Amino acid sequence: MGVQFGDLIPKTEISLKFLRNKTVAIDAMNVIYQFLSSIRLRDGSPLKNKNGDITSTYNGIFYKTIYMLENGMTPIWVFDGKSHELKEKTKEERRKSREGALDSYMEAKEQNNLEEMQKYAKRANFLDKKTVDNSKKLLELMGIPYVNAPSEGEAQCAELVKANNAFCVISQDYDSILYGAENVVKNITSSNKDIELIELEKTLSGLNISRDQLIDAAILIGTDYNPGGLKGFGPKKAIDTVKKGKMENYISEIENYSEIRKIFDEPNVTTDYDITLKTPKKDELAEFLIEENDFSKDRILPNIEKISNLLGNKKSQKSLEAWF
DNA sequence: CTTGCCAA
DNA sequence: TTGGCAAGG
Repeated sequence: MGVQFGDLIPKTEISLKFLRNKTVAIDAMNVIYQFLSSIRLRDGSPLKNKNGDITSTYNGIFYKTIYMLENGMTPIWVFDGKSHELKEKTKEERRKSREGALDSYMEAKEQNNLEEMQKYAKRANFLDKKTVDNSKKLLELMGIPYVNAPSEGEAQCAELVKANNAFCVISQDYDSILYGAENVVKNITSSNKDIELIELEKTLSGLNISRDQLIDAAILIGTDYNPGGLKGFGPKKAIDTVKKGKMENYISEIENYSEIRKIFDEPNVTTDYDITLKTPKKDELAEFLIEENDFSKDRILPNIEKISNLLGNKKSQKSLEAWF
């Protein structure tokens, strides 16, 4: 979900070309859930292998990575670790909403209502550990780097940007700017030509507040750690309040305020990661996708060659840069 | 989500 | 070229 800042955050429309030759940190779980909900057959069912395991996730990771490489980007996929205990309420809400969607799906199925089935199937996404582990394995076989965040993926993505190891975070949520990421990019898709760039500096100067105040405003509106925020506060009132220096008046009303602040001020991240591109393991990659997960050989093999060539070029580019 | 195909 | 639609496992 993320903080609901509404239209108050200034956005710049950029083109795909703008991201050429840039490294991007992808909030993996965020994107994987999107794959899970949107990569489906006409009847709303996800892609599956012979064993019945869902493979929409692998399809999305494979083709999206190739798409990004072809457009000159170098992706780093960042996976969530253990979430903070204050996030339990949010996680519970999401679980309930998925279960509700599943019930509605079953009901629609009984009534043979295809439209309703599609609608609710998209919302009933359950991601298991095996799928996440296999997603990492897939990236490894492709030679694409990934990072295991100790806690929040978005915080770890922000760390990569702050450390100049990536230009921006890719996520549907803006929350990474709260963790200090200078740039967040939304909506990289092949159909959507307009991509949104959100810049921390521009956001702060546009609203005329500090990052400190932005975090306070977010807490008033509601974060994953205090869902719903303080009653009566939307983006407008929250920004107004911090701007006028009236945050002090509300701190006592916010449960766990200092603990929540700490999550954003001193995010739990690691600086120990390997983000170098590796040579793809072509045979194992083919084995994983074609043999284990029933992807079509005719589609996969040419794409494996493509990855191999694209990464080969990138690596020689990088070593050339290092030489000079 | 992505690609591929086909029609305007 | 562009846009809409079907298919992918």
